[in-house]
Amino acid sequence: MQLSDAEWIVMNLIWDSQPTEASDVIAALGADNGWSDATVKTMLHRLVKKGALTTEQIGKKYRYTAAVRQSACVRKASRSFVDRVFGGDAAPALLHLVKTAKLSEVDLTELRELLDTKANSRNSKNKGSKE
Amino acid sequence: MQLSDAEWIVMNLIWDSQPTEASDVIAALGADNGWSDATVKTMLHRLVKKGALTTEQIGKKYRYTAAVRQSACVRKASRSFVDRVFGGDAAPALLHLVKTAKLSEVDLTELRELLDTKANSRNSKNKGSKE
DNA sequence: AGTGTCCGATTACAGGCGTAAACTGTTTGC
DNA sequence: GCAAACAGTTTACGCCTGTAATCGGACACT
Repeated sequence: MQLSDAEWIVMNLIWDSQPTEASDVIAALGADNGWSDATVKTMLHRLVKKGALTTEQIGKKYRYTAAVRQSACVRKASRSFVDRVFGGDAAPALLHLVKTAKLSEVDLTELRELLDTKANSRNSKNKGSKE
Repeated sequence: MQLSDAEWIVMNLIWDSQPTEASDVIAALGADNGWSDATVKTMLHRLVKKGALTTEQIGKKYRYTAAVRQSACVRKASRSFVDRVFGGDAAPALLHLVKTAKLSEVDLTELRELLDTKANSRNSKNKGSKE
Protein backbone atom coordinates (compact mmCIF):
# COMPACT_ATOMS: atom_id res chain seq x y z
CA MET A 1 0.00 0.00 0.00
CA GLN A 2 1.60 3.21 -1.17
CA LEU A 3 0.38 6.28 0.59
CA SER A 4 0.86 9.83 -0.52
CA ASP A 5 1.94 12.59 1.81
CA ALA A 6 -1.54 13.72 2.59
CA GLU A 7 -2.73 10.17 2.96
CA TRP A 8 -0.05 9.47 5.53
CA ILE A 9 -1.33 12.30 7.62
CA VAL A 10 -4.82 10.88 7.57
CA MET A 11 -3.72 7.33 8.17
CA ASN A 12 -1.46 8.25 11.03
CA LEU A 13 -4.35 9.89 12.73
CA ILE A 14 -6.62 6.95 12.19
CA TRP A 15 -4.09 4.40 13.29
CA ASP A 16 -3.79 6.35 16.47
CA SER A 17 -7.44 6.51 17.24
CA GLN A 18 -9.46 4.05 15.32
CA PRO A 19 -12.22 3.49 14.81
CA THR A 20 -12.94 7.07 14.01
CA GLU A 21 -15.76 8.99 12.52
CA ALA A 22 -15.32 11.37 9.66
CA SER A 23 -16.23 14.31 11.79
CA ASP A 24 -13.36 13.62 14.15
CA VAL A 25 -10.91 13.33 11.33
CA ILE A 26 -12.24 16.50 9.80
CA ALA A 27 -11.96 18.32 13.07
CA ALA A 28 -8.46 17.13 13.79
CA LEU A 29 -7.04 17.67 10.34
CA GLY A 30 -8.86 20.87 9.71
CA ALA A 31 -7.24 22.25 12.81
CA ASP A 32 -3.81 20.75 12.25
CA ASN A 33 -3.45 21.24 8.56
CA GLY A 34 -6.00 23.78 7.60
CA TRP A 35 -7.71 21.41 5.25
CA SER A 36 -11.28 22.07 4.37
CA ASP A 37 -13.95 19.55 5.21
CA ALA A 38 -14.22 18.66 1.59
CA THR A 39 -10.56 17.85 1.36
CA VAL A 40 -10.64 15.52 4.29
CA LYS A 41 -13.70 13.81 2.94
CA THR A 42 -11.98 13.27 -0.35
CA MET A 43 -9.00 11.77 1.42
CA LEU A 44 -11.15 9.40 3.39
CA HIS A 45 -13.02 8.36 0.32
CA ARG A 46 -9.89 7.71 -1.67
CA LEU A 47 -8.37 5.75 1.15
CA VAL A 48 -11.46 3.57 1.32
CA LYS A 49 -11.39 3.13 -2.41
CA LYS A 50 -7.79 2.07 -2.42
CA GLY A 51 -8.36 -0.34 0.42
CA ALA A 52 -6.45 1.40 3.17
CA LEU A 53 -9.56 2.02 5.22
CA THR A 54 -12.77 0.18 5.77
CA THR A 55 -16.05 1.64 6.84
CA GLU A 56 -18.64 0.05 8.99
CA GLN A 57 -21.97 1.63 9.25
CA ILE A 58 -22.93 2.22 12.84
CA GLY A 59 -26.45 3.41 12.78
CA LYS A 60 -26.31 6.13 10.26
CA LYS A 61 -22.76 7.20 10.56
CA TYR A 62 -19.75 5.44 9.32
CA ARG A 63 -16.75 4.51 11.30
CA TYR A 64 -13.43 4.31 9.63
CA THR A 65 -10.94 1.67 10.50
CA ALA A 66 -7.54 1.05 9.00
CA ALA A 67 -7.50 -1.97 6.74
CA VAL A 68 -3.76 -2.04 6.41
CA ARG A 69 -1.32 -2.39 9.19
CA GLN A 70 0.73 0.61 10.01
CA SER A 71 3.81 -1.53 10.33
CA ALA A 72 3.39 -2.81 6.81
CA CYS A 73 3.07 0.67 5.41
CA VAL A 74 6.03 1.86 7.40
CA ARG A 75 8.08 -1.02 6.14
CA LYS A 76 7.14 -0.31 2.58
CA ALA A 77 7.76 3.39 2.86
CA SER A 78 11.09 2.84 4.53
CA ARG A 79 12.25 0.49 1.90
CA SER A 80 11.12 2.80 -0.80
CA PHE A 81 12.93 5.68 0.85
CA VAL A 82 16.15 3.79 1.26
CA ASP A 83 15.90 2.53 -2.28
CA ARG A 84 15.36 5.83 -3.88
CA VAL A 85 17.66 8.00 -1.85
CA PHE A 86 20.42 5.60 -0.94
CA GLY A 87 20.17 3.12 -3.73
CA GLY A 88 18.88 0.46 -1.41
CA ASP A 89 21.78 0.58 1.00
CA ALA A 90 20.47 1.02 4.50
CA ALA A 91 23.72 1.73 6.25
CA PRO A 92 24.36 5.17 4.76
CA ALA A 93 20.75 5.99 5.36
CA LEU A 94 21.13 5.18 9.00
CA LEU A 95 24.34 7.06 9.34
CA HIS A 96 22.80 10.06 7.76
CA LEU A 97 19.75 9.97 9.97
CA VAL A 98 21.73 9.51 13.11
CA LYS A 99 23.96 12.40 12.18
CA THR A 100 21.15 14.79 11.50
CA ALA A 101 18.60 13.67 14.03
CA LYS A 102 18.05 15.13 17.43
CA LEU A 103 18.06 12.18 19.74
CA SER A 104 17.38 12.09 23.41
CA GLU A 105 19.58 10.08 25.70
CA VAL A 106 16.87 7.51 25.98
CA ASP A 107 16.80 7.23 22.23
CA LEU A 108 20.54 6.83 22.10
CA THR A 109 20.52 4.14 24.73
CA GLU A 110 17.75 2.30 23.03
CA LEU A 111 19.49 2.42 19.73
CA ARG A 112 22.70 1.16 21.18
CA GLU A 113 20.95 -1.71 22.84
CA LEU A 114 19.30 -2.61 19.60
CA LEU A 115 22.61 -2.56 17.83
CA ASP A 116 24.10 -4.79 20.47
CA THR A 117 21.28 -7.22 20.07
CA LYS A 118 21.79 -7.29 16.36
CA ALA A 119 25.48 -7.80 16.68
CA ASN A 120 25.03 -10.63 19.15
CA SER A 121 22.42 -12.47 17.22
CA ARG A 122 24.62 -12.21 14.20
CA ASN A 123 27.58 -13.67 16.01
CA SER A 124 25.76 -16.59 17.50
CA LYS A 125 23.68 -17.80 14.58
CA ASN A 126 25.21 -16.46 11.48
CA LYS A 127 23.70 -18.90 9.10
CA GLY A 128 20.06 -18.15 9.56
CA SER A 129 18.64 -16.44 6.54
CA LYS A 130 15.22 -15.77 7.79
CA GLU A 131 14.55 -12.27 6.58
CA MET B 1 14.81 20.45 -4.33
CA GLN B 2 12.19 17.74 -4.35
CA LEU B 3 12.98 14.85 -6.62
CA SER B 4 10.58 12.24 -7.78
CA ASP B 5 11.44 8.55 -7.80
CA ALA B 6 12.57 8.54 -11.37
CA GLU B 7 14.48 11.74 -10.91
CA TRP B 8 16.38 10.26 -8.02
CA ILE B 9 17.56 7.49 -10.24
CA VAL B 10 18.86 9.93 -12.78
CA MET B 11 20.41 12.23 -10.23
CA ASN B 12 22.10 9.44 -8.37
CA LEU B 13 23.73 8.37 -11.57
CA ILE B 14 24.87 11.86 -12.41
CA TRP B 15 26.16 12.60 -8.95
CA ASP B 16 28.25 9.49 -9.27
CA SER B 17 29.75 10.33 -12.59
CA GLN B 18 29.44 13.92 -13.49
CA PRO B 19 29.85 15.58 -15.77
CA THR B 20 28.01 13.22 -18.02
CA GLU B 21 26.67 13.30 -21.50
CA ALA B 22 23.13 12.43 -22.35
CA SER B 23 24.21 9.39 -24.27
CA ASP B 24 25.84 7.92 -21.20
CA VAL B 25 22.83 8.49 -19.08
CA ILE B 26 20.62 7.01 -21.76
CA ALA B 27 22.82 3.98 -22.05
CA ALA B 28 23.06 3.39 -18.32
CA LEU B 29 19.44 3.91 -17.51
CA GLY B 30 18.15 2.17 -20.56
CA ALA B 31 20.06 -0.87 -19.47
CA ASP B 32 19.29 -0.63 -15.77
CA ASN B 33 15.69 0.42 -15.92
CA GLY B 34 14.51 -0.38 -19.38
CA TRP B 35 13.70 3.23 -20.06
CA SER B 36 13.51 4.35 -23.63
CA ASP B 37 15.78 7.06 -24.91
CA ALA B 38 12.89 9.43 -25.01
CA THR B 39 12.11 8.89 -21.37
CA VAL B 40 15.63 9.61 -20.26
CA LYS B 41 15.72 12.71 -22.41
CA THR B 42 12.55 13.93 -20.81
CA MET B 43 13.98 13.33 -17.36
CA LEU B 44 17.13 15.23 -18.16
CA HIS B 45 15.17 18.08 -19.62
CA ARG B 46 12.88 18.34 -16.65
CA LEU B 47 15.77 18.21 -14.25
CA VAL B 48 17.44 21.05 -16.09
CA LYS B 49 14.23 23.00 -16.08
CA LYS B 50 13.75 22.57 -12.37
CA GLY B 51 17.31 23.56 -11.70
CA ALA B 52 18.69 20.26 -10.53
CA LEU B 53 21.06 19.97 -13.46
CA THR B 54 23.01 22.40 -15.54
CA THR B 55 24.26 21.90 -19.03
CA GLU B 56 27.42 23.24 -20.44
CA GLN B 57 27.98 23.03 -24.08
CA ILE B 58 31.29 21.39 -24.80
CA GLY B 59 31.86 21.76 -28.47
CA LYS B 60 28.62 20.57 -29.83
CA LYS B 61 27.49 18.21 -27.16
CA TYR B 62 26.13 19.07 -23.81
CA ARG B 63 27.43 17.87 -20.55
CA TYR B 64 25.14 17.56 -17.60
CA THR B 65 26.28 18.50 -14.16
CA ALA B 66 24.34 18.44 -10.95
CA ALA B 67 23.40 21.90 -9.78
CA VAL B 68 22.22 20.76 -6.40
CA ARG B 69 24.27 19.00 -3.83
CA GLN B 70 23.44 15.42 -3.20
CA SER B 71 23.73 15.96 0.51
CA ALA B 72 21.12 18.69 0.41
CA CYS B 73 18.68 16.51 -1.46
CA VAL B 74 19.34 13.63 0.87
CA ARG B 75 18.73 15.83 3.84
CA LYS B 76 15.50 17.08 2.43
CA ALA B 77 14.27 13.67 1.45
CA SER B 78 15.16 12.24 4.81
CA ARG B 79 13.33 14.90 6.67
CA SER B 80 10.34 14.50 4.45
CA PHE B 81 10.40 10.77 5.00
CA VAL B 82 10.64 11.04 8.76
CA ASP B 83 7.95 13.67 8.77
CA ARG B 84 5.49 11.78 6.76
CA VAL B 85 5.97 8.30 8.08
CA PHE B 86 7.00 8.94 11.65
CA GLY B 87 5.38 12.27 12.24
CA GLY B 88 8.74 13.99 12.39
CA ASP B 89 10.12 11.86 15.16
CA ALA B 90 13.45 10.48 14.08
CA ALA B 91 13.97 7.99 16.86
CA PRO B 92 11.26 5.52 15.85
CA ALA B 93 12.41 5.87 12.29
CA LEU B 94 15.89 4.86 13.27
CA LEU B 95 14.73 2.02 15.41
CA HIS B 96 12.63 0.72 12.61
CA LEU B 97 15.39 0.96 10.07
CA VAL B 98 17.90 -0.69 12.32
CA LYS B 99 15.49 -3.50 13.03
CA THR B 100 14.74 -4.21 9.43
CA ALA B 101 18.05 -3.44 7.80
CA LYS B 102 20.70 -5.90 6.95
CA LEU B 103 23.81 -4.44 8.43
CA SER B 104 27.32 -5.69 8.19
CA GLU B 105 29.50 -5.76 11.26
CA VAL B 106 31.36 -2.80 9.92
CA ASP B 107 28.10 -0.93 9.63
CA LEU B 108 27.19 -1.86 13.16
CA THR B 109 30.49 -0.72 14.52
CA GLU B 110 30.34 2.51 12.65
CA LEU B 111 26.88 3.21 13.89
CA ARG B 112 27.82 2.53 17.45
CA GLU B 113 30.76 4.82 17.23
CA LEU B 114 28.57 7.53 15.85
CA LEU B 115 26.11 7.06 18.66
CA ASP B 116 28.88 7.27 21.19
CA THR B 117 30.09 10.47 19.67
CA LYS B 118 26.66 11.92 19.83
CA ALA B 119 26.18 10.85 23.41
CA ASN B 120 29.48 12.34 24.46
CA SER B 121 29.01 15.65 22.80
CA ARG B 122 25.65 15.85 24.41
CA ASN B 123 26.99 15.12 27.85
CA SER B 124 29.77 17.62 27.66
CA LYS B 125 27.76 20.55 26.40
CA ASN B 126 24.61 19.82 28.24
CA LYS B 127 22.94 23.00 29.23
CA GLY B 128 19.76 21.71 30.66
CA SER B 129 17.37 21.50 27.82
CA LYS B 130 14.65 19.66 29.50
CA GLU B 131 12.25 18.32 27.00
C1' DA C 1 -44.36 18.89 6.64
C1' DG C 2 -40.76 21.90 5.27
C1' DT C 3 -36.29 23.45 5.85
C1' DG C 4 -31.91 23.38 7.66
C1' DT C 5 -28.09 20.25 8.79
C1' DC C 6 -24.93 16.57 8.65
C1' DC C 7 -22.50 13.33 6.02
C1' DG C 8 -21.05 10.51 2.44
C1' DA C 9 -20.68 10.45 -2.85
C1' DT C 10 -19.76 12.59 -7.15
C1' DT C 11 -17.55 15.87 -9.89
C1' DA C 12 -13.81 19.30 -10.81
C1' DC C 13 -9.50 20.97 -11.92
C1' DA C 14 -4.69 22.19 -12.15
C1' DG C 15 -0.12 20.54 -11.63
C1' DG C 16 3.21 16.65 -11.21
C1' DC C 17 4.87 12.16 -12.83
C1' DG C 18 6.09 8.22 -15.77
C1' DT C 19 6.41 7.18 -20.18
C1' DA C 20 7.23 8.17 -24.73
C1' DA C 21 6.64 9.80 -29.72
C1' DA C 22 7.44 13.45 -32.92
C1' DC C 23 9.96 17.55 -34.45
C1' DT C 24 14.14 20.12 -35.43
C1' DG C 25 18.67 21.21 -36.10
C1' DT C 26 23.44 19.61 -36.56
C1' DT C 27 26.98 16.23 -37.82
C1' DT C 28 28.77 12.79 -40.51
C1' DG C 29 29.28 8.80 -43.64
C1' DC C 30 28.79 7.65 -48.36
C1' DG D 1 25.14 16.94 -51.11
C1' DC D 2 21.84 13.85 -49.13
C1' DA D 3 20.39 10.51 -45.98
C1' DA D 4 21.14 8.56 -41.59
C1' DA D 5 22.45 9.35 -36.84
C1' DC D 6 22.48 12.05 -32.90
C1' DA D 7 20.89 15.37 -29.34
C1' DG D 8 17.98 18.63 -27.46
C1' DT D 9 12.99 20.57 -27.58
C1' DT D 10 7.96 20.12 -27.91
C1' DT D 11 4.01 17.82 -27.48
C1' DA D 12 1.16 13.95 -25.66
C1' DC D 13 -1.37 11.38 -22.52
C1' DG D 14 -3.28 8.97 -18.71
C1' DC D 15 -2.87 8.49 -13.81
C1' DC D 16 -2.03 10.36 -9.21
C1' DT D 17 -2.37 14.32 -5.90
C1' DG D 18 -3.89 18.19 -3.39
C1' DT D 19 -7.54 20.88 -2.92
C1' DA D 20 -12.21 21.72 -2.99
C1' DA D 21 -17.30 22.68 -4.47
C1' DT D 22 -21.54 20.61 -5.16
C1' DC D 23 -25.13 16.94 -5.00
C1' DG D 24 -28.27 14.03 -2.69
C1' DG D 25 -30.31 11.47 1.00
C1' DA D 26 -31.50 10.98 6.00
C1' DC D 27 -32.58 13.28 10.42
C1' DA D 28 -33.91 16.89 13.33
C1' DC D 29 -36.08 20.87 14.74
C1' DT D 30 -39.79 24.13 14.33
